[in-house]
Amino acid sequence: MASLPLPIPAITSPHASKPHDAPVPAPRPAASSVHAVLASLSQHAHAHDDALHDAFALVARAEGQPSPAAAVSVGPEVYASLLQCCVAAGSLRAGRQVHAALVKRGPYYSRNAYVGTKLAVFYARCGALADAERAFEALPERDRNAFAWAAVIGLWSRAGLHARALDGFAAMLGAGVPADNFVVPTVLKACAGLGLFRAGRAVHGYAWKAGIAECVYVMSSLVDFYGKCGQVEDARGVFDAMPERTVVSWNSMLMAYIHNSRIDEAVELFYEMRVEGVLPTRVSVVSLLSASAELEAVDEGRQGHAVAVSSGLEIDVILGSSMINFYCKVGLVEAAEAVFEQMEERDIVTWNLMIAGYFQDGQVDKAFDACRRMLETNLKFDCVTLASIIMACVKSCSMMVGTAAHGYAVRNDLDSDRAVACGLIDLYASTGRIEHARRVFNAMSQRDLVLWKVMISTYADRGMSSEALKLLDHMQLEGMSPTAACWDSVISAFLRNGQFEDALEVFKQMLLTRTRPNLRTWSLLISGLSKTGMHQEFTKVAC
DNA sequence: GTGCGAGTAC
Repeated sequence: MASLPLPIPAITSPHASKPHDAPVPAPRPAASSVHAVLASLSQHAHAHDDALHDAFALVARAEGQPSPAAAVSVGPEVYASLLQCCVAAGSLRAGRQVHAALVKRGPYYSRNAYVGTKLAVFYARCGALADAERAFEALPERDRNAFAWAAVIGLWSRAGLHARALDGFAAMLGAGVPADNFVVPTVLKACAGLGLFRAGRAVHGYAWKAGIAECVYVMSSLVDFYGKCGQVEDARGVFDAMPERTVVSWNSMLMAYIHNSRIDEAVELFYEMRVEGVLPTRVSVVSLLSASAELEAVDEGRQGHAVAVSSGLEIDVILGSSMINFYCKVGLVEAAEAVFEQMEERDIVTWNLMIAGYFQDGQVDKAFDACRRMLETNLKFDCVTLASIIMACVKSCSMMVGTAAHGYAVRNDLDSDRAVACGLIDLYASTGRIEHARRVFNAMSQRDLVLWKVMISTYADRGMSSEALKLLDHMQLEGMSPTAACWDSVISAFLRNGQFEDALEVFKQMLLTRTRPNLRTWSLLISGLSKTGMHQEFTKVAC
């Protein structure tokens, strides 16, 4: 934003400081009209610097009067309106200056409840977490209304601080402030983020009792919440019951289907939406593209692209990336490339998608060329880039590049990422350097089930059955419960080595840990033991 | 005030 000639907290206006520039001084606005004009400006200020500029000038002129009466007439509510203008224009810098002016004017201004609320909301909307918290905490408890609570809880939930958002919600209710339709959507977002289905359902019940369950914002959030919790039918139930729908309601339902792998229904809903005359937004198209990518539905995805173009949607970094993802998934790498080259802005995700697309298509040179171009734009590789480079090295057995990637990972603290570590384990194991692979595994401070499984099957796949078993025991000593897939790996290693009794012994242990054998386990054992004359033992164990 | 894109394995 261009530098604003902000006169606040100065008492003089820019005109007053250079009187020769303003031969005809602007008349002082009638005190009563300042507030009304600001309110109207804030409505139209949407990111228009001009409106913000006018608002500041107006206050400056009103403030610039030497008479005490004029100063009093510029009351706290004027500053609140000014903050509203800053919110509308999205200017953190301008709002900070208003804050400074308030402090300078004294406690009558800075401790005003209305202004304090606006200040907290202003900082929250600008995403200034610490400032918003401070402004909120500065409000006396009795002045914290639903509006202020909603602003700060929403800020936490948007920042991904879900637990904090829920604590805030509990505190809000504890303080006797009833929840309204503004705070409920952000609380539902926090519940979905934490996977707290029961809590979210309780919020739904609360919304009913509070009479806000029919609000379109609340209902759209409920659709989203139920979808994220895997309750597609509940999501659809809310969606069908909506007295009115916005495009966000449709998009939430679309995503509910997609997140739950009900892609056909998502595609159908997209068409239904068009039939209803609802104009798709970027989010709708992104959803359709994501469904098409997963389904490898070439026609639908292409249509998504066409809809985006015909609707005049700006192909921003997210929409463009979704297109690249779709085209790469269906093997139309050239189409992905065309989108990629046309994009004005690309971020790390865009680059990673294009790089992975080239690698998967076997266009290794282009992939590395894209890596180089990416570094030239001052972006660094992240764990996704590296995982995809390492994967390509495993495929092509390029130990040299793989080792370089390992070095890059270590230097940039990316070697603790699971996908990178799994890739490296594979890389070293594929060239027989099992001890290198083990070193990568040992260096991981956080080992999840997948990592254990990878290391165990690395041993198992190479017939190192006792090493695999040792690791399986080790895993349990560390308090992890091996999945059926881990047990399968070890059992199959013993079977392949002809160590049938050991295989059966491992199977016994598996049953003791109450891990349910899956189809693979059974077929492994049945075909492995069928020729050994060990049916009886097997039957005894199995039954 | 509600909705969005990436990794072989979860």
